[in-house]
Amino acid sequence: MTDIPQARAFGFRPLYLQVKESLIRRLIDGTWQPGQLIPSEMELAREIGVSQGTIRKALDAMTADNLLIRRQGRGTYVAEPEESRILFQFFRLVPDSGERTFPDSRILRWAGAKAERAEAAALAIADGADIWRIERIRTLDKAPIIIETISLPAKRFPGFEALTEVPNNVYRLYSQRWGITIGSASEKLKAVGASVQDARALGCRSGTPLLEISRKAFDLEQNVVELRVSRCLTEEAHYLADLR
Amino acid sequence: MTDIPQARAFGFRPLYLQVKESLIRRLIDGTWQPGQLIPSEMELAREIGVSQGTIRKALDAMTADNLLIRRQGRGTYVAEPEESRILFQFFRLVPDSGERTFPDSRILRWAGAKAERAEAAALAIADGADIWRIERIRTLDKAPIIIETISLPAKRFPGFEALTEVPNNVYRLYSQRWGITIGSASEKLKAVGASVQDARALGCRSGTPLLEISRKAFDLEQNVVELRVSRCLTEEAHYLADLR
DNA sequence: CAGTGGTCTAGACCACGCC
DNA sequence: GCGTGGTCTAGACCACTGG
Repeated sequence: MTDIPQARAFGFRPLYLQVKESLIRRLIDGTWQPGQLIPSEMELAREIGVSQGTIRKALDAMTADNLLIRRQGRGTYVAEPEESRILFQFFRLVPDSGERTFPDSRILRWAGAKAERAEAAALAIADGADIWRIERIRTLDKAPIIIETISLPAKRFPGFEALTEVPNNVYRLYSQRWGITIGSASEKLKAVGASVQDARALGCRSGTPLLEISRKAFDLEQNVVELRVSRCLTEEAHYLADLR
Repeated sequence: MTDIPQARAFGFRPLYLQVKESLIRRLIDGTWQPGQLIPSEMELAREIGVSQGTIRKALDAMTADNLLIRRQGRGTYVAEPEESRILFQFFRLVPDSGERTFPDSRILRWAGAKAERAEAAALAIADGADIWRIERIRTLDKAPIIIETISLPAKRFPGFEALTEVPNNVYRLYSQRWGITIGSASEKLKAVGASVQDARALGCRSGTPLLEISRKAFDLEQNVVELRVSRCLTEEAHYLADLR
């Protein structure tokens, strides 16, 4: 038994939402690790003291949030930040013709810095707080297509300076090295002209229209964990959005 | 009773999905009109011959698709293409500071035409087939911000020529005049330079970076019903995308 | 074959909206 | 007070996976 009150005892929130939150806490505190098989519905129902149907509703909601993966006949697994899922969930830039692929990365710069006004506001930290800043070029089919700057609050990423390299899939790095799971993100898109530096990095002329994507990425507790500004050439690719 | 086979009788699809499809058919054929109160779960369960729980799963799925609106204590209603919902679901351009609002429109041109190659491909009609083309300027707080061209297959919109005006909210027009419900859409975004015509219409300089949104809009049967290309000034607004 | 999640059912009670 | 959708429960059977 755990400490979840019965649904009507306090009249707060539906029982299945309370269950969901308590299970998310297990993801946050690392009780359940990415890739791990979690207990079956029946076991959880017994342990928590609610019916299997209520457990199911909580697990289904978490699956809809991409936190779990359910496989009939096998069990329920904690979702992992592997390439194909990240590609589908967080990377919306698609070649005009051809298959979606994960872009390669080449690091340009990578250093500690003090948060500028805009960064600090977006990351919800103090002006001038310590951050890590990563600048890289991403290529699709060898052609440079994105120049992006990633800003991370140093507090959430202790020991970052000890890294010998920054991998292509940084969300897997956040997960494995700091136990930080990126659960959602919001992106603001604008059209801007390429700066001289943009142009040099991307091999285009300065002033070329670029798609600027400003992403805030959130952890499981809805804290902003990463700020990322990507400037993209969209002559042979586009950003895909589905409205449902 | 209707003609839905029991779940295992033919072993095709889950019962609740068959129920969902049969209920969507009632939306397509107009048995249930936008805004209408549909029968209660209990009545539908009796009529169709399945349990209330199965009806509920079908209705919940349709609600998730924005086809229905459920209100505790009142009943379940067919969703209407009213401004606030359309604004939230299909209009993703937001002022950098301030509230989301529905943009005003001013029609520039509006005439029949023959589909060009790209239009025909996107609309899945023959090259040179008859279409209607609407060109308009949209303003946010009086300032021109979008120039857009809407292309409609003439076959799906008989009597279009009899219209005396094209309203701001065209999705409500499609629904009321032709019974066409827009259920989903997909958008491709690129950064482009403003043409001379764009610049004149938007009051910017030619070459100014614009966000170009190419939307395909689908009816309830997943047919492409509308093609829309919007070129947007993003100096004081941005396109908002949520990744979950 | 046993165990898992997926579906379907039936019935209870709660929260809300309206009369 | 009545009818609605929302939640919770309990139990049955099915479909898939793995040993």
